[in-house]
Amino acid sequence: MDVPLPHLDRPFDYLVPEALDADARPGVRVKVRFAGQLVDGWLLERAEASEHPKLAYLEKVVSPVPVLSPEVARLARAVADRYAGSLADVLRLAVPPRHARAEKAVTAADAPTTDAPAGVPSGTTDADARAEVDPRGWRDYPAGPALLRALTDGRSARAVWSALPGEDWADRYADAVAATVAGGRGAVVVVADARDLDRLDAALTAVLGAGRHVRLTAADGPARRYRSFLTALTGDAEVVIGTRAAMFAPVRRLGLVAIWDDGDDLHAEPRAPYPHARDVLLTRAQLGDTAAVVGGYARTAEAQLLVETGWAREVVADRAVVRARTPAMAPTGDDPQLARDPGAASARLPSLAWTTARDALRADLPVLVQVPRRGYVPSVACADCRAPARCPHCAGPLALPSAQGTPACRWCGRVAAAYACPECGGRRLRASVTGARRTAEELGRAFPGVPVRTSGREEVLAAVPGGAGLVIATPGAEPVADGGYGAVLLLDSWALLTRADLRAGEEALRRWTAAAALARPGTAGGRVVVVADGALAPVQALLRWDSAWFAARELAERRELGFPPAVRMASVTGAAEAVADLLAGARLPGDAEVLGPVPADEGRERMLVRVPRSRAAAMAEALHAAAGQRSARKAADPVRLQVDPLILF
DNA sequence: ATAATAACGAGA
DNA sequence: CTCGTTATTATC
Repeated sequence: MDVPLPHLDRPFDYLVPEALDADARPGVRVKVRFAGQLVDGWLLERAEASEHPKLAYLEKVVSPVPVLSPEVARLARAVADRYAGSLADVLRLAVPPRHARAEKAVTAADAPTTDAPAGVPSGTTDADARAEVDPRGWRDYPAGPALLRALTDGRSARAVWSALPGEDWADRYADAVAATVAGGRGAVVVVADARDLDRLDAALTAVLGAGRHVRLTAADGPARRYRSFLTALTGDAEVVIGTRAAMFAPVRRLGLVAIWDDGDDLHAEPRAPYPHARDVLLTRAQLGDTAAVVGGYARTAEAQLLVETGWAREVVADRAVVRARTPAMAPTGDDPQLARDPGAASARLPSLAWTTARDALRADLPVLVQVPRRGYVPSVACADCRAPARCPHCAGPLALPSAQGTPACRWCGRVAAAYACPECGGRRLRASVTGARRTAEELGRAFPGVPVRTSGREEVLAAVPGGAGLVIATPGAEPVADGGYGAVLLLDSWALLTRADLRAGEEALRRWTAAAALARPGTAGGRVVVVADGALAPVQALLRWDSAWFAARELAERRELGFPPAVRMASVTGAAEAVADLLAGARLPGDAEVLGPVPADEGRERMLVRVPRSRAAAMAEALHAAAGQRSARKAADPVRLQVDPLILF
């Protein structure tokens, strides 16, 4: 039933009239009379009999195309359960809206769909006949060639891949997909944005040729999107690549799911029930005996958990190879107080950064300068040692409600009047600062005669030429330079590291590695300067190119503090009474902790529920059921349920 | 939304 | 005890 009300989140039985018998196959969209009105629905299965005494007839089959495959139906149910959401909500994300004209075009070209795998050359099911794919760059990783062989052999290998600096990740993913396809199976690859998608698309076309893969992204219009969806559904394309809109793509004989840069927050779906592409793909791998690759230059705590629980194996290069590929990296001190001084033009550029840039430009090499975006939530840190200030009670982040106010926890709301820094004992606090964007002009003035390009929100450059030039980019918008950058400067790291975010360190490292990966190796003159204290863990991880170490450290810390992914959390947001009402009605597991409330935007408030991972399913079920009780008695004010919310405070 | 069903209270 | 009205709840 295509209604999002949680108390109606279950199948309903209908009689199938004679006239609709042929079309009424599992997976088709239908219209039924429900509570007196016509509503959309999904035909999940046909049955001989029903428990229900008085059945109504199916009103209409909207289209005879079974757009909901059994695999996706099962996946959607699992995702709904994990995220305390309704099947209907997940199906809205999984199956794009029907576009009649696109459907006509595709089904006319294609014979009526059969269940036989299409496009698989005969003989490929014979193990001996499977052509081995050249592992190419995967040879740089000891476990790489074995991974590709496993993909070709149809074994459900699971890998957490830490890409080397300078790695062409798109080529590696194209190889992995080619290996899967060589074994007669299909693949789904999800990337964060359109630029990454273009890159993957090109790499895949080079390896597989055109026509075997299809792009699926919400940026395409409805017609194009539905058309791509049908192309995958009918098996005309064995591989689907795309942004998170592709995570539910129906692929025949799915052999591989892969995600690149799983730490990018674009992978989190902003519509209910807010599933994360990484988790959807991993659920898919789990349900379908499918291989999975979670890759990035940096490693998330979630990926680390996969490694530590033994669910996935890590695919990393030997230290010697890492050293040979890594650009020469150096931290440099920078007093943030000084940096904010609107004095000299070069005040924002510490001398090491300046000389490094100058040397690269003299060698006729491009220079990348990474500056953070505006708009970070100001948080509070120790004025002496700069350690982020955390609540002594629940370890949530402290914030200053006003310039002179006392700091309060953003999680549990407690006021930390007598705060003392656990690191250095300091009692003074300061609000951290956001980065500015005058950098481009200032640098242009600092290096007269050098072309300056900017890549950011308004205009994102995909690539720049190899000669001397300055590129100012915000994180995620760094263009690839022909031959690699001679120097990469990472500025304003202070703003990144003191963000009021659980993932601040991880996110800083992710952004730095993404930029540093574009530099030439140190042996070819590539240098990276990060304006940050070299003693900080994320900086250490960057200098050593060891995000596995950092992720392990991060995960251990989150275990200690009781943060995700070591525990499962859910947030309940809404009007104060509504939130209290829902939680009062929720039969939460006994060991669940309820934290809060803390004020959220527009006068609403937010509570957090925390349980051990082993209780995650029980918590989700309890919250979903409680939401069901509320919707059943038509409680007016809405409550937003979010499992694993990306932003915890 | 709306129909069925349960609950309730007034008047016979 | 019955009827009419109103809250409650399920909706094939």
